Amino acid sequence: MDVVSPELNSLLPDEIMDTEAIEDVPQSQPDETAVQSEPSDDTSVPMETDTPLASENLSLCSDATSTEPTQALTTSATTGNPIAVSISTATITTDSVTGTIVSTSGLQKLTAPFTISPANHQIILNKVASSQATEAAKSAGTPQVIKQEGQKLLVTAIGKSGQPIVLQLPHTGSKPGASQTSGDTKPQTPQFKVVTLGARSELKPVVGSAGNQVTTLQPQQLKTVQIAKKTPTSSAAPIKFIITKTVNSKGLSSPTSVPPVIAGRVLTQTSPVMPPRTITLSEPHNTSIQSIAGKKIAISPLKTPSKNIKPVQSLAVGGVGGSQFKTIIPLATQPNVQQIQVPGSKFHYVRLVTATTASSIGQASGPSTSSIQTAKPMVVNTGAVRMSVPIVPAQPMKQVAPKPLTSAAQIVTTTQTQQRLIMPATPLPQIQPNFTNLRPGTVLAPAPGGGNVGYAVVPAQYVTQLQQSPFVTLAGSSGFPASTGVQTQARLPLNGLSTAEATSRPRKPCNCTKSQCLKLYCDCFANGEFCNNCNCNNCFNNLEHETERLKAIKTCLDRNPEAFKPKIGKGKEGESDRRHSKGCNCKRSGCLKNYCECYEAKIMCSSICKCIGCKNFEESPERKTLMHLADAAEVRVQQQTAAKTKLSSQISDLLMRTTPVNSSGGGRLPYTFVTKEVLEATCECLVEQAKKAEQTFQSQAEAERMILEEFGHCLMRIISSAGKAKADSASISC
DNA sequence: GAGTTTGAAACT
DNA sequence: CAGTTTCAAACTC
Repeated sequence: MDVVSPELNSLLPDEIMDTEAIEDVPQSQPDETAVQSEPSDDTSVPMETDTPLASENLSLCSDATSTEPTQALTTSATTGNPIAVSISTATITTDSVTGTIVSTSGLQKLTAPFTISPANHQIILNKVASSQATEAAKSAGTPQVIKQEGQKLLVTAIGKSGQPIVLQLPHTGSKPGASQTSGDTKPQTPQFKVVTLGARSELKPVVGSAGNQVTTLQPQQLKTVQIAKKTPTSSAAPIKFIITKTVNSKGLSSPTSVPPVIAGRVLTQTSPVMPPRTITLSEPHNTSIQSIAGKKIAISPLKTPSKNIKPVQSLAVGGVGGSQFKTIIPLATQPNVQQIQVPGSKFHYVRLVTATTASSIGQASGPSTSSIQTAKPMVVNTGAVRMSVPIVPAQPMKQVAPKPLTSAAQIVTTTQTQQRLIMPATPLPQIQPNFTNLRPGTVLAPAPGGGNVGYAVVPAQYVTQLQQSPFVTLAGSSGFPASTGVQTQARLPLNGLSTAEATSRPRKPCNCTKSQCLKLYCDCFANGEFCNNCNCNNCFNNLEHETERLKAIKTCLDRNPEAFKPKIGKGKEGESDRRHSKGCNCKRSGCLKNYCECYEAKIMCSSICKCIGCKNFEESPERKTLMHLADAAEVRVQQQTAAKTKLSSQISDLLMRTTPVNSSGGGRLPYTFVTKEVLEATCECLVEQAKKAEQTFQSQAEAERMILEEFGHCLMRIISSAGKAKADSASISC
C-alpha cells in the first residue's frame, strides 16, 4: 500500500497548509479579517483549474518502477494555472496516530476509495475497509464528504520512493507535545473545496462533519488531487488554495461525479509568465502498508502572509530557472530543502527533510518511512521583491496577515510530524499579529520525538545560503551533526552563486562573540537573517538552534514589537522622506559618524532624535563639507578604478597582440625594452598630454582619458619598436 | 591588528 | 522611565 509520506507536503505550496485559507474559501469567517477584507471570490477558484496545463512534469520519484501503480502527486501552478497535486492510483492509507496501519491494501487495490480519516488526521486512499462507504457514496452520486471535526485536510508530505504517501490531517485534539506549539487547538470546522479537473465550476466545498467518520471518496484508479492556484487580479485578492481532484483517463468514475478532495485553498499566483508545471511524485513501491505515525503535517501560518502579497504567488513547481516559480534545487546532501520565497516577506519557506534513519526505503514489503530520498528544495519566488530587503520593508506593500496560528499551531502541536516550522527571524508587520498568537515558546517545533522531516520558514538569506552551499546539511532534529553549525556550513565552499549573490546582496559578516547572534546587537539577527560567512563565535543564529533562535525572537518582540521593523522608515517617494523611526541618541559623534544610525543611513536627523550636538541637518556646514568630501572621494575612487581597469585592459591587449610575434622569435618580450630612457620619454609624453588637457580646460575625467590614451600610444610605439628590432635581429641571425 | 570610542541594546 | 551595563560596530593608531 502506498502512503504519501509527509514529504509530499513539501512539494505542495505553502498555502496548502494554511487551513485558514481553506476556511476562507467557502465562507468568510467574521473573525478572519484578512480574508474578509480582501475580495475573495470563490468563483475564481475554479477558474484556476482551467489554466493551460501544458506543463512540464517534474518527477520527484527517485524510484523508477513506474510499472506499478504509483501515487503521483503533482502540483502545477502557473499564472492562472492551478497547481495540481495528483495522486494516481494511489493507495493511500493512513494509520492512526499511533502508527497503526489503517489499511493494508496493496497496489492492486486501485479502485479503493479515496477516504479521509479524521481520526487519523489522514486521508486514506483506496482503503479497502471503507469500500462500503465508498460504494454508498458512489451510489448516492454525490460528492464525497469529508467529515471531520476541527480538522483540516492537509497534504502532508511527498512520498519517498517505496514509501507510502499519506495525506494527513492535523489533529484537532490537544495531545502531548502540543504544548510546544501554540496551544490553540480549538476545533475548527474543516471546510474543503473540491474541484474536479474537468469541471472547474464544480468547486465544492466539503464541510467536515462531527465524528470521526471516515469518508471514502470516489474510487478511482487514478486520483489526482489538484491544487489550483490562481493569480489574483488584485493584490487584495485573497489567496485561496484549492485542491482539486482530477480524474485521469483511466478513472472509472466520472471526474465530475466525485470530488475527492482535499482541502485546500486558492492560492494567488504571482507570475503569470511561466507555464504551469506539474510535479509528479510517484510512489513505485507501495505494496507494503506502512504506519504513518509520526508523520505530521506542518502548516506554516507564515505562509499566509502571501495572501495579501501583491505579487501573486507562483506555485509553479519544477523549473529551476524560473525565479518566480517554485524551484527545485537539488542539494548534494540528503536532507531536502524546499525553498519558497514569498514576495515582500523576505522569507523563504524551507522544508527540511532529513532522511529517516529507520525507513526502509525501496523495500516494497518492509515498513517504509516518510523520508524522501530525492526530495529537492523548492523555491518559489513569487515576487520581484528581493529577499535581501530589510525584514519589514517599509514599502507600502500590503501583505495579508497570515492566518492565525491557531490552525497552524494546531497542526504543529498535535501532529507528530517530523516537520518543524522555524519562525522567521523577521516577523513582518503583517505576520506579526499572527506571531503574537503564538504562545511564548511556541516554537512551531516538531512534536517531541519529531522526526527528520523539517518544515521551516527561514529568511531568504538563509535560503540563499543553502543554495549557495551544496554542502549545507540541514539536519532534522534527529540527525543534526554534532557540531556543525550553520555558520560553519555557511563557510563551506559556495556553489558558484556566492559571487553573484555577494555582489547583489552584500552583507557584512558579524563578529559577535557574546550575544550568540541572538540579540539585536547582531546585525544578522536584527535583519532577520541567519549568519552566513560570519566571524561570530558560538553562533546560535542558525537552523541548528532554531529553538533558541525562536525564543530570542520572541523575547525581542516582547521587548519591542517593532524590533524587527526597519529603523529607517521610507517616505512617500524619494529618500528625502526617509527618517529614523526612533531617532538617534548620539552625544559625541555629532551625528556625523557611522555611529549615528541616521548618518549611517544617509539621512538627516529629525525632530525625534535626541542627539546632542547634532550636525546632521540640512544646513549643517560640517555635514555639507563631509558629504562633499565623501562624494568627491567616491568619484575619485570610481575614476581611478575605471582608469586602472582601462589601462590594464589596454596593456593586456597590447601584450596579447604582440606576444605571438615576439614569442615566435624566441626573444625577449617587448616590455623588456622599456628602459630608463624610454620610460622618461613616455613620462614626458604623458605630462605633455596632461598639460594639453589642462590648457584646453578639459575635465578631470577627460584629462585622465587623454593621458591614458597617450600612454597607450606610447606603449604601442614601444612594442612596435621592440617587435621591429626583434624581427631585424632575427633576420640577421638567419 | 590592537585598542579605543561610540551608541544601541539589554538590563536593573 | 531613567540609569547602568553590555555589546558589537566604527574608528584610530
